[in-house]
Amino acid sequence: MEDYLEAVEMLRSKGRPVRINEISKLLGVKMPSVTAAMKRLSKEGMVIYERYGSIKLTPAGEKAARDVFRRHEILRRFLIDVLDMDPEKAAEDACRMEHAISTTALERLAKLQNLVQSCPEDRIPWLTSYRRYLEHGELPEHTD
Amino acid sequence: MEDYLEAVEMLRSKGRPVRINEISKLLGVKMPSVTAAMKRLSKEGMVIYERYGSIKLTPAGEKAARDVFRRHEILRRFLIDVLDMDPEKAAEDACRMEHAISTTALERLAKLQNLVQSCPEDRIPWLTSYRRYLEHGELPEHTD
DNA sequence: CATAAATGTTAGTCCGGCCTAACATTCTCC
DNA sequence: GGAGAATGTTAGGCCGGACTAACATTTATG
Repeated sequence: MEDYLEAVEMLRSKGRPVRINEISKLLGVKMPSVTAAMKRLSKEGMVIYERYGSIKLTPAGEKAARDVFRRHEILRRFLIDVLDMDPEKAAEDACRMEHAISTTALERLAKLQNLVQSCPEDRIPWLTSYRRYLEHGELPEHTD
Repeated sequence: MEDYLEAVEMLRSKGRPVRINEISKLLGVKMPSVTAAMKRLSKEGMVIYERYGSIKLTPAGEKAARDVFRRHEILRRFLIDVLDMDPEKAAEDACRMEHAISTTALERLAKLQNLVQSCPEDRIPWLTSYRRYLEHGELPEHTD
């Protein structure tokens, strides 16, 4: 369900029509699945949806969607900026993990992200060694 | 299913009886669910299971179980050693994320872990600032 | 050793989430 | 405006994974 909310928000924010068909394509799922999901989300007060119409988020839905999206982004940024993953793969991974990670872990990842962002690349020797390690398999020497 | 495999391996490795009841308690699930799971895993060639008997892993099952366990451990260690999470919460989180994370991300986390382990605590200033940031909310100054 | 307790199984249900097939509505364009 | 295309819905099925209730087996104990 979270994925559906996220998809709705994503289409909206991109100015694309928020319709069953679009969501279906975006999520790689058939239309009847989307219809069913919209019914559920509508019953849960997350979206406003009428047959054949286009879909809107309620305030609650928007909140939830933004939350999921934030999870997604934090994870994705971590996978890219820290673990140095391929952006596309990172997005896929984030998509799966965003439903499993706890708030605590998420907030901590976010802070790690802040830290990384707040420094110019070369001011984080640890991250640099990590990158080197990833690439060449060399663990750094202890200089002591 | 992965959780069931993991549970079997865990009980075995702790020398506890590997029985429906035990798995049920370990996973917080009722016995019939366990029976059903064992039937499936048996059909998939992962466990050897006969009615009222105790459960064993096949070689394939053992491999799979070890793999899940490794995921769990890498995630758990990351959550504890890097994100500085409460061990108990870390274990719970690991339990949920272990099914969602990709091999790529996992291997990179493992390497991060190696790096952290290979250094004495105080040789990782980044991690130290991170901890400080977590605790007091101070982003470190750039000294340049 | 017999019976009660503990453990395990079966049968049947529910729910979420996906699908296909068939049908309905809306859109587009002549 | 009407016909065909595009889009959307309904109905019905399947699967995984959980549950309860009822029954079966095994174990432990008086």
